[in-house]
Amino acid sequence: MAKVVKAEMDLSTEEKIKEAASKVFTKKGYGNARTRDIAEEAGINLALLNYYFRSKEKLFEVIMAERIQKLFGILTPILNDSDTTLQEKFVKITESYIDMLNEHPDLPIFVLSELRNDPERFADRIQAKTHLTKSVFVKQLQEKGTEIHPFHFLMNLLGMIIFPFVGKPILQTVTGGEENYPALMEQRKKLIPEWLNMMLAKA
Amino acid sequence: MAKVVKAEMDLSTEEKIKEAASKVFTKKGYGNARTRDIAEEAGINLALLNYYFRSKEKLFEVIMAERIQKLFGILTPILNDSDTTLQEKFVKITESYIDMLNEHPDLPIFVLSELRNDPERFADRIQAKTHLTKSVFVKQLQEKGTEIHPFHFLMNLLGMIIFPFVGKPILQTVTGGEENYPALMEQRKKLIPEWLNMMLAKA
DNA sequence: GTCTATAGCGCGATAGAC
DNA sequence: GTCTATCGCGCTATAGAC
Repeated sequence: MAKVVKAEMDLSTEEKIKEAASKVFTKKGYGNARTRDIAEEAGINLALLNYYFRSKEKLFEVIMAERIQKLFGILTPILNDSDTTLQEKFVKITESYIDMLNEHPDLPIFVLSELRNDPERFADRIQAKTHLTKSVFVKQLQEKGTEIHPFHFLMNLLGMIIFPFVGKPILQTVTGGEENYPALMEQRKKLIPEWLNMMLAKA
Repeated sequence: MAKVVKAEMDLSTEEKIKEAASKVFTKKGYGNARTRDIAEEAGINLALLNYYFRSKEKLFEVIMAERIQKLFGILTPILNDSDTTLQEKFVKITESYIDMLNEHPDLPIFVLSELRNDPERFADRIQAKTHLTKSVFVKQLQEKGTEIHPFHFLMNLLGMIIFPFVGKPILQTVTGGEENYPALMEQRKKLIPEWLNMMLAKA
């Protein structure tokens, strides 16, 4: 059996609080979340929350840093990998993101919404060490001789991957929720890289 | 001169409150917004807010309904227009959305984030009278004989249009904000319909 | 480390004068 | 209709016993 189990019962108290906080913050956002909700979710007393983390604010910063890392940690290593082609990068990014987002569908809307509330605060958490401009990804794009700005490709890639999760509530009401969402996402794993290759070929 | 001026000074008090509430809610979200902020922004007293609208909650519902209409009102009339081709629909939707989002960049993240907090509550506000399945848009797609589910096209369209606005804080930190964002969006008005036509041709 | 009890205060809402 | 003043709740945070 694996050492790390999902619904582990004997986590340290600190870990239990972080798990609970992550869940409650991600679902409700900072402003709507109550420390009492988090304490109850963690199965501990409210006072303990302030014992381990100094305040709701501090706890939030810890969680937020983790969530940002979860959302963007995927991207930069792949973009800067010299051993893969552009096409392989498209596939890797698409598959990694869709798998991750299937498990954490509320993650993007949470992070993006909280970032908007205070854009300066977490800016340094996102910045890759190397700017995108100097990435292997951009170099490879330029070798293709495309006139289209590399940014468009990144926007299209992330937009086509992430938007279906962010826009799920709307898209579902428009169709009456009669869609098989997981199956559609599985299809997109193959389709998105194909579409990006087409954009690349044409450009 | 136009009768309706942007920074009109002599709006009715009710309108001033709605303007202010729209601004504050959209910027901060429901949970982080304070009724005192809204009153100050409107240049009126806090008590008046409860005089015109019964509560923060009620005021929010009014604003939310308007914002949802703003975000999705564009879509369905175009999708159900029998007088335009698919290609023309791509162009119309792209241009209308980018123009609107340039003026209201915080709109999508606000609506999507609040919808996630309470998906049931505003579901009826979004539902088009006719389901997407029965729309002219889907009929036209089916006539093309594509095997790809119509939903993918809608996701790609909305994703490529809306994501750059939603993800602006991230995308900017990745590049160091050295991009000319408005110019990129202007380019996308032409590029997105082209990309969608390619997807259509290949499918 | 973990609990109970409570301090302290910001918030939404209202009473009541004008 | 619009204001000032204030209520009272619910929240975060802390004191203090165990």
